[in-house]
Amino acid sequence: MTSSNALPMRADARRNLERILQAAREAFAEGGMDVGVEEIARRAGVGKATFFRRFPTKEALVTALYEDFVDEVLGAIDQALAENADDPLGPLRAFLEHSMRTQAHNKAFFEAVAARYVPPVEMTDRIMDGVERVMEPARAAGLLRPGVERGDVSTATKMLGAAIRPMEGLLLCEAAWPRYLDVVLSGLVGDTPMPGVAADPCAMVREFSASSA
Amino acid sequence: MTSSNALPMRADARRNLERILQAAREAFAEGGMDVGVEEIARRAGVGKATFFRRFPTKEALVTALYEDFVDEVLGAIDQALAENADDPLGPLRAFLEHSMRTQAHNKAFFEAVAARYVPPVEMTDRIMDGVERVMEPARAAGLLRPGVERGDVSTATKMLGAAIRPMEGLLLCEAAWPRYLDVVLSGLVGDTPMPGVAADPCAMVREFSASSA
DNA sequence: CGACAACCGGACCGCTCGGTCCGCATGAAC
DNA sequence: GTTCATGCGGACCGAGCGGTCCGGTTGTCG
Repeated sequence: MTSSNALPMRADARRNLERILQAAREAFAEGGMDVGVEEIARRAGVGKATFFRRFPTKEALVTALYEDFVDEVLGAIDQALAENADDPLGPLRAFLEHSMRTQAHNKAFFEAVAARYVPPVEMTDRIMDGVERVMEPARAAGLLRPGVERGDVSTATKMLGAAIRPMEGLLLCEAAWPRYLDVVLSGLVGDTPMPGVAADPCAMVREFSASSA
Repeated sequence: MTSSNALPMRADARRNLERILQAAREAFAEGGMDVGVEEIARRAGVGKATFFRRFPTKEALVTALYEDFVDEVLGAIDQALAENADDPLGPLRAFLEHSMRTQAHNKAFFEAVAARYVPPVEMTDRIMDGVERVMEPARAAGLLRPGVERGDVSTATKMLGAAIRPMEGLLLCEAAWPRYLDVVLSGLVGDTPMPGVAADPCAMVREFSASSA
């Protein structure tokens, strides 16, 4: 879709687009979603107008980058499944670990998980399908508490994100991470049925998007 | 300190101060920390200048209100202890439930717990002392996993806050709350020693405040 | 090489927010 | 009732944001 028909972009334009994307990734990782467009353009060595020629709005850039995140998460899920074929709980644990690392090293992703940015519906669908896959071995082995659903795992990533960031901009030292991963994972494993009702992020995003439209 | 020596405030001034505080409480509850000063003044039926005559800065108002929060939390802890004298886990559970309710119904408090606002050192100390008290019965009864510390309970409140707010401004229906409370509480209860190291919020706030000064 | 379209970037706009200023109103003391 | 310090609020300021405009530049193609 980026370079389909019509004549291809001029060489400098294409190069600048790449630099903008890279600069945005770095800036968002460090400063979170609300780094200014000007800051991103400056890092890319480009004028603000050049930015807005590529992306009609800042939101459009965020969406473009979010697609990368989705791909990365899905890749991590595949890897977690491949590397833990012997341990039923392994993929889920590896996925949650990956989520903690990502949230720790990418402030914008953290905020996305904390849902300050509501992603397009189909991206949430893709992520949640992956979540379903990563928890399946544990469920099949009967390790998960009866009633644990994909929404619970999604919530677990949010809980872990909140756990490793005690204060604005301050990250818990990595030595503390296993502690909270262990707490959450212990809470999902066992025989006691889950109480209450589960919430499904896909349904929520759909509802939210519908109400916004 | 508010009305010590010097001559007392004029009657209208005192009345307006009270209205500002009340309006701020409501506005912060609904809109979070970043409702504008103008909005607060408008709700109080007062000019913006009147606001800044009472509080040198918006931050000063936040601090003043945060003291109320601390008192309320400590009150809830006392109540949780008093009403659950028979159940060793009861006070801790009641405290976490209270924390969920408070975070759900008060957006500003949520953000405070998420540490977008870093409170003064001594307030954190008072809160954490209360946390220590509320977990003591469970610890004494040997219900808590070896190594669980007050920082873990503090983290638990943050995790639960993240769990009940799936997306910006959207609250999970209350039917889902027990589910996540159960997950977290299950993760803190048992025989397995806690892995990793614990983090202490008091130390962190101290460190943070020192680095900011 | 020449010409043109695509592209560039800095100046600019409109908006919001925290915070200030100043002319006017008013409660309190006599 | 008179006086005046205290308090009042709307107009104002400067900074920073997302987004636009236009005169100059540059890649590309014949």
